[in-house]
Order: sequence, then structure tokens, then C-alpha cells
Amino acid sequence: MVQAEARPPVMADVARVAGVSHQTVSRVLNGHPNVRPDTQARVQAAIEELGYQRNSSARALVTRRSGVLGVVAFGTNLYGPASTLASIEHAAREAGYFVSMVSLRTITPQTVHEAVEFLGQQAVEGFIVIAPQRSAVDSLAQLPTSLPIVVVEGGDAPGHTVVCVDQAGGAAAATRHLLEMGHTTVWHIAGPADWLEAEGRVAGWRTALAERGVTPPPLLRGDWSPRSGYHAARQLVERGIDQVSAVFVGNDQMALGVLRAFDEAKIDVPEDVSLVGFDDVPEAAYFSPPLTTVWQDFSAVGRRSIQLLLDHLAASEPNAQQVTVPTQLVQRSSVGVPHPRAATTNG
Amino acid sequence: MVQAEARPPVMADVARVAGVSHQTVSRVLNGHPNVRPDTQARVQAAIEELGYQRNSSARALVTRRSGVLGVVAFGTNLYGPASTLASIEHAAREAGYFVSMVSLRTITPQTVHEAVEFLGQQAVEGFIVIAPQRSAVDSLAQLPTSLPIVVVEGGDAPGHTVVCVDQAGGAAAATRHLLEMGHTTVWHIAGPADWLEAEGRVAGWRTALAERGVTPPPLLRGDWSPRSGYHAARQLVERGIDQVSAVFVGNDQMALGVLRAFDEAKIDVPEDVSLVGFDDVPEAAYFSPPLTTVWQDFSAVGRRSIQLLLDHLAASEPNAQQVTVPTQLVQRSSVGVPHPRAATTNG
DNA sequence: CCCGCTTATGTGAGCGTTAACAATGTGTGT
DNA sequence: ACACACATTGTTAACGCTCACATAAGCGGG
Repeated sequence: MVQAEARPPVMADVARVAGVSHQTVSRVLNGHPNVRPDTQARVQAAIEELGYQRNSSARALVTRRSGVLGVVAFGTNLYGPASTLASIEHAAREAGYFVSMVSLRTITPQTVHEAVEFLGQQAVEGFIVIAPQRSAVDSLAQLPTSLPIVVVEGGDAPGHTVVCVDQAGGAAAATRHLLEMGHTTVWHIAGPADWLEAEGRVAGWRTALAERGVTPPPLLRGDWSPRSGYHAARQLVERGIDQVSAVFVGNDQMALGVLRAFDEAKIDVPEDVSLVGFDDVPEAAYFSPPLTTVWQDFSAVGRRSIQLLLDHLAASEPNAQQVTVPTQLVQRSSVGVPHPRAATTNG
Repeated sequence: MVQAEARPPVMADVARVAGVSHQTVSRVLNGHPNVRPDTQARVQAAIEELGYQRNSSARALVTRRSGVLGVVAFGTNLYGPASTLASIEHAAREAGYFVSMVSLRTITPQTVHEAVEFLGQQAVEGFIVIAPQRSAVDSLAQLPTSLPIVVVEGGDAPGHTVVCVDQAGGAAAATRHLLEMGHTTVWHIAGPADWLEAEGRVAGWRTALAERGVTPPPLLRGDWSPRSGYHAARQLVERGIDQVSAVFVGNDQMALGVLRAFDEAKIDVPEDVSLVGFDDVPEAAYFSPPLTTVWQDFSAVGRRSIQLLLDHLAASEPNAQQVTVPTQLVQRSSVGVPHPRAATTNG
């Protein structure tokens, strides 16, 4: 009795059925010119008859191209990174590339290094590293690889190709908006100091204040979580909320915590205090009150990252580009004109 | 002048430097026994000297194992799927597997089919499909692959290995909690009808009401978004909120919309109406008021999925298992005892 | 002191594909 | 009718690894 072959069909099988050589099958598969239409049809038919699928390992072995892009991401259960990641994958797939992902829980030179090394074991052709912290960016310099890398949210990583959102611009727009509504100054609850996004927003906030000759009030720090926003707002309340008429919060999650703290302290937004967030998470429009915030185009970040990475792959030129994605202020109901008492700050 | 070899080193290069055969290098790399310690050390040294990295394509070609797992995900910018995905990747990496991801924007038999076919081009060894909608689960039956598949949130997919959260149990617990607080009935704002998670929660809600002999009030439907929760709550308000003392909302995002609508209508939570959500997103604790909700262990879902998939891979047995991950009620401040007027429902 | 047994290493083939080159047919200008 | 270009197909040799097998070396018992 003949042993039934469990093995999936290979090119030679297709070639036999179609009555051609395996090389012709290869040509059909790769869309080479100079294959007669009827030959092509016969091969095509044989492929479907056998349910043939090309062996990607063999192909990768000989072409030295795996068609896989590695993505090292962080905080992927947060809205921003998750959206960026999805967009990266989408753009990569459209370009015919696979995405192999490593999702980091903590981001240190150590973990970034390990992630890149891990992906290096698989034959990725290039990397996208979402490196929102300074330490992560620094660790990029000494990576054990010569593969092209695009850094997302990597701020001013010298010598690297970087895609980032115009944090400073968005923050300045938010701050200016509050100033233009008549607030004499704007407080800021920032994200963690080692986060480049946090620093960019702080810088934008400072810039907008400086434009008006306003000395920035003391900076408050959170860790992006609603909890930390809540605590920062408590501090504000305790040190005298009368002094505060407008707050620019580093992200929407912290803004939610702020809202909660103000609600508990019977401080009305925007009647008593105006608030602007950052991110424009889907929930922001349904906070109480709906939050004025800064929209980030995460989708564009993902698309541009892939685009730059593919450019690098094609050109093999090491020209490090810096791409900045603009933001947009989304006005809702958390900003109002300053309360009379708040106008007399200098009392 | 000798042309410098740009090619990365291969096993033969390592072998030459270490003074052994390529096969011995292979043995060291794969941790085979019967290699003398000093030989092993020499090979190890040569590997490091040359910065050798094994060519995974060549290895995959001959072993017929790529070490890559495919994940088809949906709604990856939402908290639940994003958390599950991260957990899947983590568990896979710990087991030494790579994760290739496809993130779907719309989930139809068509897109699921395409995603699986796409991943099939890469030589994935198995799939995890996050298929939260009935139509997606149905489309799984006729997939063009014989590879092992684990379905996440696939409800009662017959013949498939499924990991899902105990939606009905969680919903019943939420409903019972409201009933035990003294509410005579509980309204429900459900997710979309074709979502298995939504249906599971509806079923649990009905069960808990039936236990007390309570006829379920009319079911309201949303689409998981805060917007839809807002509109459902508006309906409730317009048709007479006096009839309503407790609402179980299909997820936290919709609950936020409900909160917003109630806030606008000057309906206090939990004073006038009690509310329970589902998911326990990080923001839920900072809603106004902090939301009582049902916690889902997304991390466990991811871990169990990988575990089952690896079992399948090892056993090649087609024994379809169904794993259910328990939930937990998280009590915060959105539930209270019923208002006196609400007790006289039959008025 | 040789036999068999174990341990340590080397040799050769083959995985399924693409690239380079060879070989065949097909038509065109002279 | 002949040479030459060109379109179409086939043949052969890598790619870098693991597997199966062959071989050499070490070691205790008769």
C-alpha cells in the first residue's frame, strides 16, 4: 500500500501537474514577465488544484528577505500606543509585510535590548521601536544590530529616524487657548519627567506662557494614571484653589482624576476652573463635563513610521529623518471664562 | 585586495574559528548532550567573537517549524483586546515563540479569512483568533487551514478550542448585587446583539432576575461606545426615570455615557439610580462616582490561550477544550439602596 | 590484549526555493 | 535561406541549517 504523503505540496508537485519545470512555477508565483499566458493559466490551475502554498522559509533563505518587520512597543494596553500599534500593523500589511511584536511591560535599556535581540533571532528586516522614555532612547544607541530602526516618540534621538507627535505644539495650543479665554495663568500637571512626551508638553506650556510674559506657576507631576491626576488635583485644592483658574493636564486619564477630585471638592468645571487634557481618548467627550483636549493622530504616526522604515529598507541610506505629526485642539465644555474671584490673583 | 565579506557569519565560519565541524556548532546551539565542556566553551567563544546569529529561515526550512504564532485580533485599541493581546504576546515570548499579529478594523467572514490566509503565507504554526462576534466565529468553520486554532471570546464555537471570560457569571453577579441592595428590578443596556460577550451578559442578567422571579424590563442596546450609553440613558430618562432604580450597563465605556446623561438630567448616582458596569477599565475608579463594575482577567485569557495552543501543537490531538475565566465584582460608589419613590414602582 | 559499548565528533544529503545560465523555439531583416 | 535578436522554458547550483549515519576515541571485562 502506498503511504499517503502527509507533506504539503511543493513547487515540484505543482510543476509535475502543470507539466512544466519548477522554475516556471516560481516565475508565475513571482509575476515574472516572459511566461506564456496559457502556461501561466496551467500553473495557476495546478496551484489551486493542489492547494499549494509557497514555503516562506525556503524563500527567505535564498532571498535573504523575511518580509517581517519587528515592533517593540510599550504600554500597549493604553489608548495611544495601542492605536499606534494597530496603525503600524495595518500599514505594514498593506505593504505586504508581516509584523512581529514584542510588548514590553517595563521599559529599560535592558528590556529594550532583550526585545531587539529576541526579534533579531527571527529574521526581521527592520525595527520600529516605540520609545517614549529618555532612557529607552539612549539605550537605542548601543543596540546589537545594524538593521534599520525607526523610533516612535523618541524626541530628539540623534542619528535616528524618528516619528513623533508635535507635543510642544499641541501643549502650546492648549495653553494659548486658556490664556485667550482670559485666564491670567495656566497650571500644568505633567507626566513623568523621563517621558519625552511629558517633557514636550511641558516645553510647549512654558513657551505659550512665555509669549505672554507669564511666569509659569509650580509644575505638578503625575504618572499618567487617573490616580495621579486625582492626587495632583488634591494638592491644588489644598494649597488654595482660589489661585487656580485654569489647568492644562498632561493627558486625558489624569484629567479624569482631576475632574473626580474637583467634583469631590465641589469645584465646578468650567465654572470655577477650566481644564484642558491631551490625547482625545474616545471617553473624553463623555467626561463630566466633556473635556476640551488635544487630539493626536496616532494613525498618522503608525503610517509614517512604516513609510520611513520601508524607505530605509529600499534605500539603505542612513539619512536620519525627523517627522513630526501635528495635533489639533478639540474644544468641548471644560473651558470657560475665568471666575471673577480668580481674576484677582494678586491679592 | 581581498573583498571584505559583507555577509553575516554562518555556522561554517564559527566552526572554522572554533576548530570543529559545523555539526558540533549546531549541537552546541541546540543544547545537545555529548559535547565536551571545553569544546562547548570554544564554540561559544567563537560565536561571540564573530557575533554569529543563527539563520532562522534555514532552521525553519529543515525543521518545518517556524516558531511563529499568528494572532488575529480585533478592536485592538480598546482596553480589553489590547490587554489580551499584550498578555498573549508575553506568554508566547516566554515559551520562545514569536507573535505575528493582524489587527482587524472590521470583523467579517471575509476579513477573518483574509487575515488567516495572510498569516498562512508566513509559516505560522498556529493561530489565536479573537473572535467576539458570532459571524466571525461562524466563519472560522470554513477556514483554509489545518493548523491548530484557539478562539478567544468565541462563546460556544463547536469543535473549536475556546477561551472565554465567564460573561454570564459576571453579569449575574452584578445583577444579583443590585437586587440584594434592595432594588426590585434591574435594567440592562446591552452591547450589540451579534457580539457574544453582549449576549453572555444579557443571559446572565436574565438568569439573575429569573432567580427572583422578576420579569426583565425592556432591553436597551448600545454599541459599546460612550455615545451609545449616553443615548440609551436619554431614552431611559424620557420614558420615565421614576421607574428605574438600578441599571446594569454592558461595559464601562457605555456606563460613562450613562453617567454623563444622568448628570445632565440632574439624576444622582447612586442616590437616585444605581449603576454597575463591566470590564473594570483603569478609568472606572475615577468616574463620578467611582463605578462599581465587573473585573475581567484579560491577562489570564491571554495566558490560557497560549497554553492551550501550545498543548495543541505538542499533542496534535484535536480535542477541543473550552476554558472559562472567572470574573470578579468590584464594588465602588455607584450602587446604593433604592430611593423610596423607586420602591413604589407599581403606581 | 582484544571485544563490545559508550561518548564525542565528522561527513554527506536534503529541506524548497530563487538566481544564473543554458537551451530551445520563433520571427525578422537581408 | 541565414544570422541574429528575443521570448520562453529547463538545468544546475547555491542559500544555511539539521538529520541520519559513519567514524574515532576511551574504557572496563574476559
